[in-house]
Order: sequence, then C-alpha cells, then structure tokens
Amino acid sequence: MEAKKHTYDWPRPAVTVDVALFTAAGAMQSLQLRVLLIRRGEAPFVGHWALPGGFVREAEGLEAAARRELLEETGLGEIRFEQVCAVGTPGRDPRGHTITVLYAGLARGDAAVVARGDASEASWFAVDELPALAFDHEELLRRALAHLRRRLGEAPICDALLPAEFTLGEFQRLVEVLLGREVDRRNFRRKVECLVEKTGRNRREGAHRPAELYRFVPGAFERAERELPF
Amino acid sequence: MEAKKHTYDWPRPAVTVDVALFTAAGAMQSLQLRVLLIRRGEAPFVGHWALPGGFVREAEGLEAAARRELLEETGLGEIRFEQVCAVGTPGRDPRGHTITVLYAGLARGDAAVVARGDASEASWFAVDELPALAFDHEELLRRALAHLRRRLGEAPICDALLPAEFTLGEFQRLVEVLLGREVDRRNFRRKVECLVEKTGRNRREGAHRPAELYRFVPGAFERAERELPF
DNA sequence: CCAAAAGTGTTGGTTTTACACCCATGG
DNA sequence: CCATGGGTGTAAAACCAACACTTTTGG
Repeated sequence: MEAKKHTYDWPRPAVTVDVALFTAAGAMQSLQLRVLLIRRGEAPFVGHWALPGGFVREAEGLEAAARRELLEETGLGEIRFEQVCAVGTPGRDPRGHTITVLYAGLARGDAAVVARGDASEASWFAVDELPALAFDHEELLRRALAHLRRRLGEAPICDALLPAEFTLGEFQRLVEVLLGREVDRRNFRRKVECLVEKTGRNRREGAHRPAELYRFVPGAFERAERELPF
Repeated sequence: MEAKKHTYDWPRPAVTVDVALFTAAGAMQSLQLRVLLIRRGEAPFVGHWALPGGFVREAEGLEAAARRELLEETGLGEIRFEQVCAVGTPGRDPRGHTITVLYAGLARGDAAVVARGDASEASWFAVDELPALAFDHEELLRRALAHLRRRLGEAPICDALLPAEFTLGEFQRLVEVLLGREVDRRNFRRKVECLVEKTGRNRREGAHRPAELYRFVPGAFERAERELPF
C-alpha cells in the first residue's frame, strides 16, 4: 500500500454501511415493529441472518451507499434514512479492521422484498423474535431501535413507518411498541388529533366495530410547535 | 492495492476522527461556551484553524483514536466523549475520499493547552466568534453544537463542562448559552436544586454579593426520574 | 450611596393523567 | 348474545411561567 502525499502510512480500515430497515406491520391488535434481515450468501457468516449492508465505494456518500446496498440486496428504494452512529470496535469483523456507519431506514407498511446480490434470502422479522445475527448486528440493531425511540417525539417517524392509511389503533400500537409501555387511548387520540385527518373510509376487520382510517396531515409534524409528549 | 479474500476491490476511503472539544469558561456574567481549535501545521490548509483530529490507525477503536489525536495535538486527556455523527460527503477533503467520525468532547473549566504534533498552535475560541475553519469543520462544529443542545436535558453535560465548583449563576449561564435563550433565575434554581449541593465556600467577585459555590451531587443525573425540562 | 449580581415564594394558567360507558360488527 | 376493539368527556393533580423585592459586596 503506497502512501500518497498528505495522507497517512497505515493500512486503512474498511468502511461499510449497514441498514436496519423498520416497518410497522401486522393486523391492528397484533401490530409489530419489524426489521428487514437478509441471509448472507457470502463468507464470512454464510447462511447467517444479517442487516443489509456493504462496503462504501470510492467517492460515494454514506447515505447513498446505504440506499444502494439496500436496493441491491432487497429491491427496496424510496426509503427514509436516519444515521444512527458509527461503530468501529476492533475485532468486530473477521475480515479485518472495519468501521460501519449504521442507518435506520423507515418503510411504509409491508413492502415487497426480493433477495438479490449478496443476499440469498430476505425477510421481515418482528424485533422481539430475532434469529442469531452475523457480526455484531445484534448490537447494531439494539442501537437502531434506541435511536427510533429517542426520535419518536421529535420527528415524523410514525409517518414513515405506517401505511398511507391507518387506524388510530395501529398508530397507538406503534407508539406503544416504540415506547415500551401502554398509553391511554383517549389521551393518545387527543394528542395526535392535530397530526391526522380522516380519509372518510373505514376498515372492517374482525368481530367488532369498523375503525376509521386516517392519514397524516402533510407538514403537521413540522407545524407542531412543541415536540410531542407521547 | 491488493484485494484480500472476502474484502472488496475498490480503493478504500480514509477514516478520520475529529473532536469538537467544548468547555464553559470566563467570568460568570460573561461565561462563554468555548471550543478548542488548532492551527494546522501540515498541508492541506496549512495555517488554517481546524478541529483537532486525524486518521484512525489499524485496529484502533474510534473513540480511542479521538482520545489519541486530542492528546497528541493538545496535551489533553481524561475527557468525556460523545459520538455525534459520521460525515462522508464526497469532496469534503481535497486529499481524497475521507470519512470522518465526529466527537464532541467535554472539558471542565479552562484546561491548559499545548500545541504539539500536527498542530502549530492550539487555543480556545468562543463558539460565536470563530475564525474561518479548514475543510468542512464549520459544518462539523454546527453539528456538534446541535448535539450538545439535544443532549442537555438527557445527560450530565453540564457536569462535564463546568469546573468542579461553580456558582448557580455560571450553571444557569451555561444552560442559557446551550439553549439559546434566557431562563428565569428562580425557576432555574428550583429545577436544579436536586442536582447540586453547596460546598460551603463562596466566591467573592466584583462589586456585588458573593455567590455560594456548588458541586454536582454524584449520580444525581442518573437518579433524576425524568429528563430535565430546562 | 450606587451599581451589580445573589438570593428567595406565590399565584394563575396550562398540561397531563386517570378514569367508565356506549357503539358497531362478526361469529 | 357475546366478545372485541372503536369511539367519546370530565375532573383532579402536576407542572410551568411569570413576577418583585431584599441582601451583600466593591468602588
């Protein structure tokens, strides 16, 4: 390895991006927060489940790399990304010193997934029923989840995770999953009424009264003067 | 450049760490938030002010690299670090594709600074009176500041920025600087009374009543049930 | 004696929480 | 007719924001 002028002489660490892509899915009362995993088709950890991700290319932005890897391995595009952190613990990758930049991706509803590229299989898993993961991806996933929880009050996370039309029950369930505790239904509805509007349609589902469907009012999160006290 | 098995064939980006080291300093009524800058002794940007930082070495952790660079360039150790983000915008470094991991460091009071290593000079600057900076370090500094502001309520930031003994006036001023607005003195004192205790000493300063000196009660931030509503 | 910062409580408004009943549907 | 989740208001408690005067010191 040759040292160019103004750069340094040590071997460079590799740089990867990994994406924890989340979605809120499942029938209302059993709505789950799910994360997209791929089964690795290449060594190391062949056959293990892992977060989609891969090496950053020359002159490629970090978020662009995350987008590209996600598209290559799962066919998903048009996703909102939030950077979570960079992790470079020595020894975390058996291939050598590797620094990864972790992104949380937010997908609406269940998106269709195909396995391609380095992935031999791709599928959604409920975040509380995970298989063993490759590398330190369990740790990465914990961090991505913690990031989502912190961001819940400050940003339109739910907007990006729920389908375009949803019931207030689903919205509430999602918030409860992220918060890790239950909230009062009437108080919840009061707090979010400035963010959503009825679509006029409703959803017939199971042996009970149909639920009104709502959508997010565009820009409502930005207009909300304070952060939401969920 | 030779591709090893299981790694990739593209040239690797370089990885650096940069540190925005903050401290709260200055006589009470004019307390400022300051950041440590070094004057670069090497190309590119020789002679420009910049955040301390440098390349991550082989098998070196990210925070360890931040610690090492700070020590090498400024002689400061024993600092608390918080990772802010990773930045890898193409073109941000004229030496080629470079990804930096940004840390915010928190130093107590004015620490003695010496310029060493790649730095020809090192000194504290008030965050609202900055010189032009090398690379994209103005942007990095903005991000580090935003990080501090967000963390203010959730973590013992002030503990790490203030000297071991301080007046409530200083504490309040620091919070005001971070918040970017003034707060009511009596309300402020009520909110922090669970976090601090009198040392018994007081500080005589200028033509007015001496101020009681306080210290942080160890573990008080952790015990605080909710995040502080500054 | 004046200027400057330190110190100290109360009140009114707002926000948050807790809580219970009826409705529409499918089985 | 029953089980299931959907939909709705009110009252007490907690919290927050606004506010003014007295104290101690140095010049």
